[in-house]
Amino acid sequence: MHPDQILDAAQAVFGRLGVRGASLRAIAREAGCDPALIYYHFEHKEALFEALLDRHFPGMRQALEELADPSDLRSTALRLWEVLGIYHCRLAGAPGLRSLVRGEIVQGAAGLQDLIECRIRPILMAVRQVILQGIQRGELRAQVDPTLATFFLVRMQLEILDLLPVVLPRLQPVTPDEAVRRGMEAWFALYWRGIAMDPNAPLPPLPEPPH
Amino acid sequence: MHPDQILDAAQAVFGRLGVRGASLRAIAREAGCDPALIYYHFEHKEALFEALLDRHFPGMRQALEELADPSDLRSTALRLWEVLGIYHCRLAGAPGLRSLVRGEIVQGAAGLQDLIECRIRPILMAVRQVILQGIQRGELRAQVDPTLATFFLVRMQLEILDLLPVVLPRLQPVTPDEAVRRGMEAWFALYWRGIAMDPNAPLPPLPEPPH
DNA sequence: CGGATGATTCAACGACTGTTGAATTGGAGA
DNA sequence: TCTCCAATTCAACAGTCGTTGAATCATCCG
Repeated sequence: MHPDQILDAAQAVFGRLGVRGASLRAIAREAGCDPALIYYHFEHKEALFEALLDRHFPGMRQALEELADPSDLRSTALRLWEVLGIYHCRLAGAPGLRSLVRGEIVQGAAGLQDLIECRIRPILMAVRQVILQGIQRGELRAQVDPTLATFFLVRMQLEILDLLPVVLPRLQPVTPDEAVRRGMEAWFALYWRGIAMDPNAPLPPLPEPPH
Repeated sequence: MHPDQILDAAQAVFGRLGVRGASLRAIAREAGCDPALIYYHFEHKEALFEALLDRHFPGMRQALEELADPSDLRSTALRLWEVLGIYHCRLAGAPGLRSLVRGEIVQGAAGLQDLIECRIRPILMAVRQVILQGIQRGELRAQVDPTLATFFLVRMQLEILDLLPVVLPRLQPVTPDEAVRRGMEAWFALYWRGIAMDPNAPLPPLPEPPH
């Protein structure tokens, strides 16, 4: 059995139950192997979680750091919309991982928090760079706090991916996928109007985020 | 020992460790009693959580429904700011509660989902009423989707309460309390600009949210 | 003082947890 | 066919969990 198969199982079970709530026996059952085999491929439970992080975050970091290249002269609106698109497609295959990471940040053990921080910080910093460049180019209001604006943009996108497909269909007759699409568009329109130098300038046509 | 003292302890330990991570022995230690005593006052662990829910949600619901009274002619900005204040002070002491509620919504154990939904839906509907009235009074843009706008306002406020005090001090030298205060102000400024009919009209002086 | 009653503790059950050392399998090379 | 080594399983350890029945304590009533 390839370690990746164990990682697949861990991703599924972690996503359902969280790191603390997921037992190695449940992961092994999902993978169809003995719990002890996990210890042959991974040092311990936390290493399993770490390997799971390393499966998704490096690619996302690279995509966002390329986007933050100061020589990219496309409009800030387009680039920030692409931030949402990167979150959307890079994390689409990991339902549960997003909530999982959030949960471990809020109430996880200190070790896990450090594990997560060193992976998330570069990602946040790349988005922050795009916002800083937008301010310097006069496209965004100077009063905007780039750190908080980064937090707002990114956190709400994660809530739209995680929570909205569950919540909105209970309030309106929409499918989960449609909830995400409408949520992203409405959120970006609100956010852009909130930070843009000229809030009434029409948004450029935004490409559909890839799925 | 009064059952409220046990609830206090449960709230504290739930807040530190989450509901799944908090053991009844830890709660008993915090309360200074024997674990078995908890079973004298409460049916089981989940009943502890439910009692905790009923400690916070009814008051919040009432406060928000009063705020949504259509005869309240104060400015929409002021009333929406008060929504944030109500979330802030009513939920200040119950971080574990917020995380658990969100987790149960995302995971979707149907029974608990319904239990939570019947408590949360009236709260969301009250906020939505305020936004609807704002649109009718011409203070908010007609393009604003009131349901999504409610989701955005409330979810971000919860993220500011839960996540920002953990995240921001790792990025900037601020205390957790200061992170919440600055987060709320920056969020409301962005949000208001995003939904207001006239984004450049200065915000009325907003009162300090009570602590 | 005896007794009744509610509050509290004690000790233990069975189930589950992460983890590990020894035993077993399976297949490739000599 | 035998050997060797990696892959995999088995069985068990020590600990924690939620929960419970019996035992103890405190307090009030008669």
